Amino acid sequence: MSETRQRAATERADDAALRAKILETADRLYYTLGIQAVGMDTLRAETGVSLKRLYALFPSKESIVEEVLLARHRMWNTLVEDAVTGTGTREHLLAIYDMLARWFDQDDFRGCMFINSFGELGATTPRVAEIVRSHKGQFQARLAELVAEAGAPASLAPQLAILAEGAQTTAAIAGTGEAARQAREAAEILIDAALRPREQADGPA
Amino acid sequence: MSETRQRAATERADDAALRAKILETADRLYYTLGIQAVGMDTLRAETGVSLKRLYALFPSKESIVEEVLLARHRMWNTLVEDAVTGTGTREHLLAIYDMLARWFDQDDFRGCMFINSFGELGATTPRVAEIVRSHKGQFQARLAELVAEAGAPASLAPQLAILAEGAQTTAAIAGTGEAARQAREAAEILIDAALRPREQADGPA
DNA sequence: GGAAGCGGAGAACGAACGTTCTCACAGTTC
DNA sequence: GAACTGTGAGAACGTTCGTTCTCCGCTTCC
Repeated sequence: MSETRQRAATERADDAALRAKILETADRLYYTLGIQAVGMDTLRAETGVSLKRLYALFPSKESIVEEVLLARHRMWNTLVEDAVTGTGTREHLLAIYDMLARWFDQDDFRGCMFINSFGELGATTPRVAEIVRSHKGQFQARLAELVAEAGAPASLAPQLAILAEGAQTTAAIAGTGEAARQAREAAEILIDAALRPREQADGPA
Repeated sequence: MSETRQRAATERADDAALRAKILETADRLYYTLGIQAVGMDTLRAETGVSLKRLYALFPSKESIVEEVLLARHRMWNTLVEDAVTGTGTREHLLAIYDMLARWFDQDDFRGCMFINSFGELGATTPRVAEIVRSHKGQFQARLAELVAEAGAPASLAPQLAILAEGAQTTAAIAGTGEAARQAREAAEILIDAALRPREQADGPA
């Protein structure tokens, strides 16, 4: 009984490790080649995990896709929080574009997986569309918090979000990380304009 | 002989009309559902053109995809030129974002087809990647011309391009046209900042 | 009037997909 | 040692894809 409990525990731990390995591999393949271009048999070949075991760990390909996107979402949040280190200031807002620059310069960069997945499956797979919308919505909401903390008017937040989105697609298609630096320069101007007190703004004259 | 030449001419005209109809239908379906989600048989059913005739007019599905993208490229250029009416001024640059707003508010808006196609096929179909890159490159080059005509420094052009790209993906995912107006506001600030003479800029102090 | 060639409908092909099943074999339990 | 359980490799299933082929009715020309 003690041994069986022990065995069950290690099996569960093995399952978790296997699931993680599968999700990492799936993330890499889906991101690099596109979701529809990677079949379950390719995933089996790359992970060395048999189809039977794959389907014991995940009920369907779509569930793998969803978990990959959710893991990316958590990774993105970590990167953003590392960049802004908790609170919103002018420099922390700009640090987001430095984070983007580092990402774009990686040689396996192929754009934002959420944007790519939305273009590929957004119209046919409602769950994917929902995850993408939620991801982008949460980023915009976090930006709004940071902008408020920095003392800038709320209208700045969507502007910064649009710059980040545009930088991601531009860098992906152009194949260079230049767009991150251009977006950063634009963000600097927008932030400074938003922080500069205006006649009709809520700041002091 | 005269009749045969006549017949050949009408046949050629019919072929051209049929090709146009097929390309319009393919554009609508690919744009709405994604390219990989629309098979040749769906295209046959929607156009009423038999598979045999489809393959007589186009050598392959990929060639249809390419022609659809090239037609979209020409349509985009027309929309841009209508908005800027030839020359670049502050107002003409902003008119691009008004054009985007009108586009986003159409109920069949589903983002930029070039971005969507790139996410879906960019990694597996080199010709598609090439067309998308060329399309975005030409838009950036045209923006650079307009910015120069408006008397603003060259660094403004990629910033405006990034705003336009970001607005397209943001609007597509959010499902609202709001991003166009937000991008327009940001563009206004960036253009004014670029046109305002600075100490180290090339304008007068 | 009959032969010849066309174009349309849709079957057929080979490949790939997501998913399930078979089968042989290992380890565990009485 | 025999029955049971779970696993891996991979065949198999049903569907869908892009593309080609077959058949058949219609027109056209001698």
